[in-house]
Amino acid sequence: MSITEKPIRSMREQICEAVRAEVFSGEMTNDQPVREQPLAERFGVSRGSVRDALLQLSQEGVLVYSPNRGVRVSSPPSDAEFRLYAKLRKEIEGHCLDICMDQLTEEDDRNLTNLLTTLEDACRRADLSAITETDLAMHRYWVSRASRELESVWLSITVRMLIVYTLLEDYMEVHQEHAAIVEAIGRRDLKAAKRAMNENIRYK
Amino acid sequence: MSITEKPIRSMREQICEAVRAEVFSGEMTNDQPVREQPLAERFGVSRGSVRDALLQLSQEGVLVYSPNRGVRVSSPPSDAEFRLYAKLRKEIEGHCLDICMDQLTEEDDRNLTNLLTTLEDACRRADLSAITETDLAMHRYWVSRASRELESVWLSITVRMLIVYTLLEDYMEVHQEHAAIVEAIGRRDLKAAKRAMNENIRYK
DNA sequence: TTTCGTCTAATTGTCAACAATTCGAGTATT
DNA sequence: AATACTCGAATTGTTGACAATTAGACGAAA
Repeated sequence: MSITEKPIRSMREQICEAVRAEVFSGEMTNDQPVREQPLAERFGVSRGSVRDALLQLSQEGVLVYSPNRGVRVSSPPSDAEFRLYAKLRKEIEGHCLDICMDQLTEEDDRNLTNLLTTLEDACRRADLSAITETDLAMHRYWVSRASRELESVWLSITVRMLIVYTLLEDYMEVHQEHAAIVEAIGRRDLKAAKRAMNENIRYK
Repeated sequence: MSITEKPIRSMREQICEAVRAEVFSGEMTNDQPVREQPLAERFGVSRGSVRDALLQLSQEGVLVYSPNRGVRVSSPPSDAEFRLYAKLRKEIEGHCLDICMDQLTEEDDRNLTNLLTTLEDACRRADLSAITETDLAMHRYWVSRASRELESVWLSITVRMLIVYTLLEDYMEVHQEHAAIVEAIGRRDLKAAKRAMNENIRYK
């Protein structure tokens, strides 16, 4: 069921994922403060665990932290920064494909195909939140396969690109682009995979 | 006295900087666990604050976190990852020079010159810990000037390059390279500054 | 000897209470 | 009216205690 091999997720990780998803889906708007107490009540835990999660999300770039003033949702990056992030992502994901292409197993192929199916379904339903989540999970797949160290660097760059609330004109295009990547990976065609990946990570 | 305009630093920030410095100076060795209780006693605070700091350092990449097992010092990156980090740093710092070059004031020039003097002194004393710290502070200067958002991304990449314990053969070379950067910035010569910066961020 | 389970000490995870800080409403002063 | 001040509610920061988990030592059974 889960993509990674972590069967259990810590409380902090669960809160992080929930808040991240809400930021990406636009439920939490820019510069709106994120309070600890309401979140703690929502998840039925104490403020301490929520604090840990909010701190991590701040370090990740999803939230912005001010001492004694709590956290708020980050502002979207400028166009110049967005382009820089895109360039960095291409460098990182390209490197990761270099590293992991040879080590991929048939199980990896199955996992990627499953993710692709989930993505296709989300695109059909035009469910922006699910599309973003699955998109993230797919790219994360080859990054984490290549290097656990790189994963957090990659994540902190990528989430910053996702804060912008993009209205896609053609949802199925998202699926097609990822299908091309997975197909190339299935053939172990490094060059084609990189090309498809570079086309997918594009400026808005 | 302080480089940045933050007069007060939170407890967490202080602990982070202390632990970071110890990792860079080699006092904390690889894969050695970092316990919460001893650190709490050393700083005279409770475990909660230490937890916050260790969590932040984990997200930064200095430490590695395992659920229920605490944190340990990160392992140095592979050569391939090191080269990737160097490339990413060049992209980011180049972008930052683009952005901030026009906005720099005479006070910035003075601050950079002061940092350079500190660096020269550290190189003379062959104080590797101080060299690393000042080196970090200088590069951080133009990054944070350009974008507060980029700063944490840049930091998480840069600290990973500093975990390797490099023995420099010629300390004064470090000073000379930075002097060239500061000199070019003083002339507002973007091209020369970038060239000098690219030469400084090199593979070990 | 090896392997398995059990216990214990050490460590991290969670919690609720309290302290410190921030922010805004209301009030007084010029 | 505009500014400065005071106070209190809301919020974050910190602490110590307790629960849950892990790792290693020890011993019993095959």
